[in-house]
Amino acid sequence: MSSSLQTQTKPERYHHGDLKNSLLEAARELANEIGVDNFTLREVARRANVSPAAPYHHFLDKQDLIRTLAIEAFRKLTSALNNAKQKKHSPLEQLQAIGVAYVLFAFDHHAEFRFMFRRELCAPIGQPDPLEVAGIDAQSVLYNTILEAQAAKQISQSNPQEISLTLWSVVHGLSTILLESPISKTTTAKSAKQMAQNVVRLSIEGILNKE
Amino acid sequence: MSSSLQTQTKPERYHHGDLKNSLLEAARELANEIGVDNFTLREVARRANVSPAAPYHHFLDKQDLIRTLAIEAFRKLTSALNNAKQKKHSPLEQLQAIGVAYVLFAFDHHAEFRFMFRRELCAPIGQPDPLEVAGIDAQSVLYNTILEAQAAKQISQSNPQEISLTLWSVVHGLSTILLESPISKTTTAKSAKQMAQNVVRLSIEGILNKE
DNA sequence: TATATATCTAAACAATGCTTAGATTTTGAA
DNA sequence: TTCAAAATCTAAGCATTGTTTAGATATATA
Repeated sequence: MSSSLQTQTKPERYHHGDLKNSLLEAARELANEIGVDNFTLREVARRANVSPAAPYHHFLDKQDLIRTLAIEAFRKLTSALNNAKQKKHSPLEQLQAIGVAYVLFAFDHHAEFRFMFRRELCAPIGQPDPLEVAGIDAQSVLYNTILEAQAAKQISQSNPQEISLTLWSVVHGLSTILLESPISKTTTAKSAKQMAQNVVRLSIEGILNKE
Repeated sequence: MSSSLQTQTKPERYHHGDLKNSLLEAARELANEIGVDNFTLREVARRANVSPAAPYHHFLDKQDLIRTLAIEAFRKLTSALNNAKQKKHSPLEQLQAIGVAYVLFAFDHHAEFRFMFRRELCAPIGQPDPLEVAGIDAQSVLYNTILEAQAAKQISQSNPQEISLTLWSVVHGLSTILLESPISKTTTAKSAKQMAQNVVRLSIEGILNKE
């Protein structure tokens, strides 16, 4: 009788079945609710209806769970950027779209975004770093589009790495400002998009006087 | 005799004398050593040779101490930007210098910089927020220089707030990338300056093909 | 079926943020 | 000067956290 009262998603078994993903899901929810600072592994376990020690069978430690979350988020970001890119044809329009998509991703996934850039998550020098790989994959969407825009003679032939770093800095900077500065208190998705469009356009066009 | 063995900076008194500043100083050191994540108030107290409860007579809580640190850091940033500005004469050169100075400040004060942009530190909507004021003061250095550059017809007459947000985004984005991404592992002060100069120059000039 | 492996819990540890009660020092008004 | 009030500190304790260990239960494999 007691088992018939259980929901179908949480059968009363000793073994959970898919605890690893349930923990990640609970972690995303918790991060979205209470932010990054008060994020506790015990609360994640609580929400997954397991003991505080259970997560240690699926993750090395708290940081390892966060790292996993960050890697997944980078892959989602890469998808979002590719998705924005393929909606446009001209490389220059694609650049603009990728930039805006970056900022909107940060705004829509603010909790995960804050986990994606943390020095503490990086692997030591020399060691393989899947987080770094996932990050480079996301940057590659931007970098390749820059190469295409250069091939199409739409943008300057300057060092493409410098151009890429510049555009990445712009959208990443706006993203963190929108999430971390007091502006965040009054920013809506609509105004975020507006700002992203303006900022990306200005950084592509430059601000020099053209008279 | 025991008092004669004490150092002159730490007399054995029940009342410390200037504990508030000593705590802030110890906090800066600790943040620089172990980063933001494992920053503990008890260790700060330990380094100031006081009990774990002592800081609560000078700060509301741990966050309040960090907030104080962040506000001071914003004031130092404002000084650094003003200092960089007054070394140049042309507003356009000043813009470039301010941008580079921003990135170098982040690099040189990485621990404090990471405390400066945290949504958790912001005051609730409607309440006075000294951290916000300190941040706006820093931005004003950039904003005023943009107005001056526009008056001198050196840059476009577009909305100066949009221009300011763009340049701020660029230098803030590069700063956080240099501090938080895996790039941070191999970045030196020299390469940081080089990147800052390139990125600021590119975002001012734009990347459009000018043929 | 039996045994190894994977997955979980219970209990415990040291450490943390913070509160309370009380001790010590300084301040300031009579 | 005196002496009560205020400021500044400590000691002790509480709830919570991350993590480890030992042991229980389930699954997989031979």
